[in-house]
Amino acid sequence: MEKYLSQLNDAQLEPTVQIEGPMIVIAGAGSGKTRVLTYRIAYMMSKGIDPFNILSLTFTNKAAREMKERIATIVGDSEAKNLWMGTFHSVFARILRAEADKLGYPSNFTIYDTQDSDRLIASIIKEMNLDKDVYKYKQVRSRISSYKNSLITVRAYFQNPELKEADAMARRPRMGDIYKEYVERCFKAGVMDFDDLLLKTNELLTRFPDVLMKYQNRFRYILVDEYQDTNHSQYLIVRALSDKFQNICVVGDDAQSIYAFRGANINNILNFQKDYDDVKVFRLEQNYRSTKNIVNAANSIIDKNQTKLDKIVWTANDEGEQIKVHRSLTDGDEGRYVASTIWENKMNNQLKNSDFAILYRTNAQSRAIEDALRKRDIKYRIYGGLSFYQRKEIKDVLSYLRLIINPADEEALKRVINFPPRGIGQTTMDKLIVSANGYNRTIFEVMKNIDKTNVKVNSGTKTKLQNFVTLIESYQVLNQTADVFELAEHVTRTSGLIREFNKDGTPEGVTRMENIEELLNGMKDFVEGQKEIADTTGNLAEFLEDVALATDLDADKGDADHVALMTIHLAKGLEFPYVFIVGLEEDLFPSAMSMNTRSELEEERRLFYVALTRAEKQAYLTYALSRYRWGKLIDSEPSRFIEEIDEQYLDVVTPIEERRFNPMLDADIFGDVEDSKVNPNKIRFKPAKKAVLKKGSTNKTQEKFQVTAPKNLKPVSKTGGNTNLFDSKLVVGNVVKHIRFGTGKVMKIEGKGADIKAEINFQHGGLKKLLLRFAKLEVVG
DNA sequence: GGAGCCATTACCAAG
DNA sequence: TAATGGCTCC
Repeated sequence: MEKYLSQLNDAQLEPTVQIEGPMIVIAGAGSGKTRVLTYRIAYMMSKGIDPFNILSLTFTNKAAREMKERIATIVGDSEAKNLWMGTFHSVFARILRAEADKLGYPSNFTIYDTQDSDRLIASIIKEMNLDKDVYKYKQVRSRISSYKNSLITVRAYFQNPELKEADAMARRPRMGDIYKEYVERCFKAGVMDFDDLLLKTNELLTRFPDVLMKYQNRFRYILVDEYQDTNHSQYLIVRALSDKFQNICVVGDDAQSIYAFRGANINNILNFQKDYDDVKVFRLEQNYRSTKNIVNAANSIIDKNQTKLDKIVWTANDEGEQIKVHRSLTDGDEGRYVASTIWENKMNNQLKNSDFAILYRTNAQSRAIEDALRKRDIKYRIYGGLSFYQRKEIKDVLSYLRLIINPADEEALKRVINFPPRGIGQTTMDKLIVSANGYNRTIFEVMKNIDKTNVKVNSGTKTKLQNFVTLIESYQVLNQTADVFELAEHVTRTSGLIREFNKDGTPEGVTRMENIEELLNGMKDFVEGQKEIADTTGNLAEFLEDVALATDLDADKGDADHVALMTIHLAKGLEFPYVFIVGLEEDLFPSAMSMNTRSELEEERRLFYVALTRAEKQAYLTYALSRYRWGKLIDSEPSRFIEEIDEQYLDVVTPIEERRFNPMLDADIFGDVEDSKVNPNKIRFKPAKKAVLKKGSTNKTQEKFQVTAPKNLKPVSKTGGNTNLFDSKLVVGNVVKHIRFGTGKVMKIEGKGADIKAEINFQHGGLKKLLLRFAKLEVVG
């Protein structure tokens, strides 16, 4: 242990060895807070604290897993296994399952994701004959979600005239009725939505003092990471659990609070010192991650915010390069700039794909970037967006499985009862729903006892319904003996799912089959993994819970070498040597919907701060003058955030004209399918018109091109570094200077055209083979 | 009951 | 633009 503690600086060491009492660690970006958390837990265990008594709440399951592994290397596997670590949602889902009966839930309750909630709400709005244009289900869902996160139950809602009035003012007087029906339907279906996992935990801890005491005694030491992103519901859980022993350590950075939209309350961290007596406050201010330029630039941005804690982030790292700012004509050009810059960097500096990340404000932006990366043959991976488990075919399989352990699960039932088609249509479903609501029974129960109900269907339909019931029941029997993999394999085959997806033979169908296969493989892994862990049952319910609460980063296999593409929100907590922040345009970043109030704008600014502080060596900011949104080309202006950075840290590179007509970087030599045979040497005389007049460009773009084109056919200067290709006079024996490797002697020249390479013996870098079209070389002798 | 066409929404971020 | 949901017609 001593060995590990000696790796820490003084500021890190103090909170690491402070075990008792309430404390807050205000940790600037890149200041080594994960290390503090990890070593602190290991230290506690080395001092004899039982891991069973430690609860550590992290932001993603992946973070929990990595921390656990790290701790295991310090204190040993078997001990580390007993730690409780995970996200709020996954930890309290486990607890709720154990205590479900107290709240009237079955212990095998299933979990509704956002999509399930949306569908149920939409169906309720329809059943209530409300105008769906007034009651938009997504808005209704987000309303309900915010009630739940503020612990406003249905009862509390109806007791609060202000809430009712607010909804009435928004022309939604029936909001409360929808809320009530939604909650009752979820309860009856034996399901919880994401917000319930926190809300019901609060209910459990408030209504049952003995249960509260049990978990207070169990979790004598509590750690909460990313405390700035907790919402009210999470806040109350932490308060309740830590109330007895007051051994609570929260870690966070107010400057990185970016989840207000899902109820996170920055005041939780700002007011922590008022919530407990004798709070010890620690500050981690030395940044180990980034260059001085990046740290200082980030500071100059966050200075513009009014709401913040005192903290001075600094670094002893190198000055580093200035932040590059790049302007493009369109989002397509932006993508090409990013792709070509990555390509150059990889070549010149011998980097891997995984050294790069491309961060954006909205998922929809990934597309143009992807296209450009594909053309360059640069491997990438998109995180987030439509996650694997939300794909249609995967949700179909999972819905069958959910139905097996919880036949009351209404949304799962509705999803698969007629998929593959079994001749059970909307009319029949409507009848069943009405009847089920009337008897206060589940739809499955009504189907099963159809003869004892008032449901009027013809005999053919009745048989179809009974067949479906029998099918599910046969799966339930199999579930008694088979493991998750065997069960799912049987289900996909016998339900007709595989047949359905194989039917058309379209590429989509093939992809769907591959996804199902991947899901089955994942199950196999799960089953194998469970065999090694003694204290879990490895059952279906557990698998479904893991899947429902998986975060988008959790799916990372971590081995392949790829450029990472993700939203800034997902990038929180991660770091990359080279970071591109794209789409820095007004109305996109900051978002058009977040500019009405100061607090909204400050959150956007914090988001930008988070993005910039992900970079270790070099950050690139890019924006486009026009961009496709909703299928239309929209003009845009550069983001105010670029101006807000102190300009001494910026390097405004490559005016569009130069980049635009740079034949080497923009045009076709890297494999536009139709143009792949173009000889780059010829392009020189015929600038890359084709790249501009691409299909999909509107007249507007073309006009822009035609106006500017003739003036700007000058060769590349400043950043291109690739003029070498055309007029390279480089010969063996030349002494050259390279921006990174210093001076060296040309030993050999080989290849031709775009592939001319020079073997250069650098004084400091040794022998390197460089592609001349990218290597920034200066002939010095 | 179901296939296919048309209209509408969405692109703010996520467990 | 692209995904989804509703409607019409068979």
